Amino acid sequence: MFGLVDCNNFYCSCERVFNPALRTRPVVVLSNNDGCIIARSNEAKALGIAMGAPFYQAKAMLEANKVAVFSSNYTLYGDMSRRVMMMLADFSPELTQYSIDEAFIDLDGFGTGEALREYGRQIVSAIGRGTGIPVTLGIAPTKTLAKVAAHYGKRYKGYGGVCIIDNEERRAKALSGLPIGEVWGIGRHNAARLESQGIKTAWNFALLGEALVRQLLSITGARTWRELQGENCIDINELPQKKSICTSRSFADSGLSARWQLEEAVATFASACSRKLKEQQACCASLTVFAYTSRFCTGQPPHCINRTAQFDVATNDTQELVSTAVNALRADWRGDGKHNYKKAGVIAWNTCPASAVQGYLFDHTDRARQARLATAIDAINRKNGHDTVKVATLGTGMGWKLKREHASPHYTTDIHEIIKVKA
DNA sequence: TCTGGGGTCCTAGGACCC
DNA sequence: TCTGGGGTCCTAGGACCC
Repeated sequence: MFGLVDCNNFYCSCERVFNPALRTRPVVVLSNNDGCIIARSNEAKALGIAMGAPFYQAKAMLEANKVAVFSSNYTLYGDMSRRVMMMLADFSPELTQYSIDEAFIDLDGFGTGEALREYGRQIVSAIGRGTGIPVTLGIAPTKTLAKVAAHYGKRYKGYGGVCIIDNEERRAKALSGLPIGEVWGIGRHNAARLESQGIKTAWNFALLGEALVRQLLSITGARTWRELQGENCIDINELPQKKSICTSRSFADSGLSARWQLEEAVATFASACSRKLKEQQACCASLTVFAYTSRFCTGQPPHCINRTAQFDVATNDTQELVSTAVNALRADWRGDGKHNYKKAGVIAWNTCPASAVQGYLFDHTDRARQARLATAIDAINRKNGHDTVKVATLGTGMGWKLKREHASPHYTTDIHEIIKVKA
């Protein structure tokens, strides 16, 4: 049996842990740049606030309903996630973190029926007490069915945070009440196609023949179908090597138009990619820089920059990535002031383990010297915080800024912002 | 005025091989 | 006039996830 542990309204719950006054108020959390609403407490959902709604459109309504609004605080959420996962690891021999707020656990050997349910309740209650984050546990023979179980666990209080699908009757009942679009792996597009053919619920879908499913949705859809039958087909790898690593941001207001501003931004993104590559001990053989104007109607013709550079020898060296990214941007640059770029980013791809980098016969760079310098800089930054020593092209951060007008403190990661308890 | 960020997998089609 | 058969590899685009 698999368990899916899912933190309820995770980002909102993180804000609530440190501010109990929020527990009785609706809460929303915004995306980077205070752009969209990306997390909502149950009270906010009940007000009809949509996932991904543009903040500026909802602003008046949020104020009218006294909704507490927060800019994303990923430092806080990342740290809270780490705490939840650490606690969870004590309850199962095998834990696979699937996203910042979800993990699958192996529950074989922890009994069946009531005994398993009781064990599940212990998990939910321990994490709630230990971290302040409410979680739901779905238990079933496959990961897709565990997701279904968690779906019900979140919606009905009577489950006490634990919902189990462990026999044919429960499976049929759960799937019959589930709209097809709620199934993990069936997105909006496929849901609409299936619905138009009369397949409205997960149960309708499960009753189709496999050949037809294969024809309608290809091999991935067939896998989902088999999972719903109770056959375990989805394998989620522990800490897989990422095949691409991307750092990108949208810019505030109407965007950036001067080359030096874009250069600072792109250099910063390349530097972040270098850090992420080093974290997973990987190098990349290709790097893409992109920048584009607003995809919404602004009166300006849309424009995009998209340029890829290849490295003779795969690398994760900060200076090499930064200079390559800035040069790629310059190569595609078409004059200052012509376009307002709303979003830009750097993608490192063709990655390989740092221990398996292929050499190059005609390589003239002194890699040993480069590596010594990089090691020294990394050591300084590890000790004193990243970007203590940095490439000058990154600038002083004046060229571009993120909008973060509703930020909460870094309660758990910065001693100056630690929560104060009054005497 | 304002609209997120970071990934993976699959398929179709073209280029290329013998 | 007619113009084979069987592969692989790469890329772009679209779908999905949180």
